[in-house]
Amino acid sequence: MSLAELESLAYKLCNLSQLRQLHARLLINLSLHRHTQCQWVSLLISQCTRLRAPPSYTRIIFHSTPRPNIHVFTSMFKYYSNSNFNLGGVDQVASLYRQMQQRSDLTIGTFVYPVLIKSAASAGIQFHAHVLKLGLASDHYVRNAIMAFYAKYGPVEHARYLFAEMHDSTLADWNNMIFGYWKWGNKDDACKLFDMMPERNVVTWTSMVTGYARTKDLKNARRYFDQIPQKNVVSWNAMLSAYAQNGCPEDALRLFDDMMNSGDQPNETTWAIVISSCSSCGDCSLADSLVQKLNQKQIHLSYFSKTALLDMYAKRGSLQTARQIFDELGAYRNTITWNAMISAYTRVGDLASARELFDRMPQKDVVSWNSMVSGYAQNGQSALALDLFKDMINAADGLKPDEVTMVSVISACGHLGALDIGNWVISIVRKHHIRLSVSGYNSLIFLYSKCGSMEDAKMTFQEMKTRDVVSYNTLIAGFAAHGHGMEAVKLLLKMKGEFIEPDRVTYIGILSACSHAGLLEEGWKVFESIKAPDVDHYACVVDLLGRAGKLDEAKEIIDSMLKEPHAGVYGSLLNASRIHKRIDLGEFAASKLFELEPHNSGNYILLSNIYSSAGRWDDVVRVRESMRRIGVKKATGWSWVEYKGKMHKFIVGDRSHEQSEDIYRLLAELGRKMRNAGYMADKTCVLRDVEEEEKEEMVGTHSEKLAVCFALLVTDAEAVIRVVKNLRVCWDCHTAIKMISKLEGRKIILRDNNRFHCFSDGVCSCGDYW
DNA sequence: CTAGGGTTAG
Repeated sequence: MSLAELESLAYKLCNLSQLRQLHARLLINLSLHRHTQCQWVSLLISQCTRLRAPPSYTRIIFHSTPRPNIHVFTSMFKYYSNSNFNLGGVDQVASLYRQMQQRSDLTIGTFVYPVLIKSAASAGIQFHAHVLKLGLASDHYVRNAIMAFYAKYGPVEHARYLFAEMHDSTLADWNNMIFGYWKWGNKDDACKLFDMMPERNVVTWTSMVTGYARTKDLKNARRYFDQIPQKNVVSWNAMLSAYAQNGCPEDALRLFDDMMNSGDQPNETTWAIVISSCSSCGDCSLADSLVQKLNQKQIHLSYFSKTALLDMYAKRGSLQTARQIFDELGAYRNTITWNAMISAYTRVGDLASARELFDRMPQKDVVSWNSMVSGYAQNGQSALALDLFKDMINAADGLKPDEVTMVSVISACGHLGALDIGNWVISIVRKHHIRLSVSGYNSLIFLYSKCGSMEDAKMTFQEMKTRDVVSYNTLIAGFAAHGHGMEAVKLLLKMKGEFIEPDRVTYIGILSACSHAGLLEEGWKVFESIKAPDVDHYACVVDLLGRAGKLDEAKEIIDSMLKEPHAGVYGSLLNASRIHKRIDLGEFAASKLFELEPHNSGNYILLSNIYSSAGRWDDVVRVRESMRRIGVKKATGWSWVEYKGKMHKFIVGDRSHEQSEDIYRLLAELGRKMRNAGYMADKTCVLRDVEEEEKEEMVGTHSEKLAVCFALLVTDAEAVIRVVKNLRVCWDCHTAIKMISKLEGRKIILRDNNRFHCFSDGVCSCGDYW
């Protein structure tokens, strides 16, 4: 076979296995002259670039010639500079470059340098200096490549100098500069250059479209797009992705229809954008019709768009189909494919499958780690998220966490109430100079609010230059948990002043802030101002009225609801009935709740507490028996205290903590003191015929007491301790801790799921609704 | 040997 024959054959290849067959034929031909062999190999490598073969396979081809010549090296550099295999690319290009330098028999002609410079971006090799030293900078192509390099990878100022020195700048150079200015956020210079240009082509216009899309200015992006005289696939794709990446997938799909009518044929890139737009629309029928269209047209998607397809199926919950695509991709899988599959699993909460893939994947990038860390964080596994984060920064591959990592980790700390660990995480943010965006700041507000540092939360909020509705909602929820009702209401006014539209979450925050702070009037006014209140808002307003003692009004609200009330609504009524000892309404709410969620132990406990506070012990026993009959188990409660960066966990009856002996001694001593002070420890003692463990089940576990005792032991220098719990603070513990605060003269801050209880001198100052 | 568009994570 001649080179010409091979060439025509190579360009007809359309997938990897055909390439493989061709390569096999080449390998059989051992009698080839080295020069010819190199020609063949470099041809195959350029086909790898075209077909986007995985790096592992391309390297096999590269190594199949014992002494590659300069053309083989050049095609290899081109492969790296055109591929998206960023991972490992840095080292690969650098080692390829070193290999090439060590070969004294190679003459590196100037034609190699533009390619080298392009691929050097990821390798971080200082080519400019090198090229100057070699005296190659006067070469037209070399100089232009360097300029394009600086435009693309910065500093863009260097590109500007080179551009200014040029006397023979071509349209391509102008386009490179425009691209560079946009890329580095220099909108004004980009526009100035655009207006000054002697001539423009479709590339120039397309750069303007993507430039405006980067600044989220879709209006101008579209304005320039509409002015493009002769659109091509790339310009359509640019506008499509402008819509897709700025949260307007519907517009992208509309534009795609226009494109189909225009006669321009979509390509791989188009399919990738369109498929991902379909998946972010969440419109299954749309996705189905797209798949149908692809099948009709007999379009064979590349691995690149198949990843988008995989993600589309995953997002609509068809995990099996997604996995099938993943399995079929086989050798074509890259890091992004793995990442997409991992997040498909974490999205449905299948952390085990996600972790299995994560451990198995050949190469991880920062997105892989982020997917797994956030997977744990979003499925309530904050501690595991933190552990994995520690693995990440200790890992040998030297991956730096980025803002996405930090958002997940900071909010995991928030969920744990772990301020010490949170501060350590913040120190890592500073160490790596990670710039925080709005969501980064939002996670900080969340962390501080959850840990009771409202001053820091407020300060973080004030530091922000731009805030979104989540920033407000997070801070409002923080104030709500602390019983700072007025501050929350003030924030509602402030956000309206900043033209940020409150959403349903905002109103939930405001209403619960009002009810925790007893701001009946303000809360009611807010409720009436909600245009379309949903069931959650009703639950809040029932809570608001209920806590204020207006139970009959609360019941009327429930009766007037257009939609069917959910458990939260009746839960609020039940809780209010317990506070105000309204057995009739409590029984009513409980009966509804037993229908809606028969296995939620909390409802039984609340009802039995209502009976016990009225001394109706027969009814307490009756509720307990019905619990046993239905098989409802009270969830094992645990409390934890963060101390010196470590979480100390306590469960009733579990003495595995190393300071258990001291803790139980202190507990006994406090019990004695409390009895001497005339406080009847707890009412479970009335249930004489009940086993100890069952008493715990009935009235709530007392792990908080253990946690508080531990905290009292270790934090003697501090006035404030934090106890975090994943269950509601029960009445008994609340009373006990009030006593502790008085007897010990300590201020104690106790946090349960969503609010803070601040105890000092025998009273609970915020949210004291017991 | 020239420039513009793409899939995954919060």
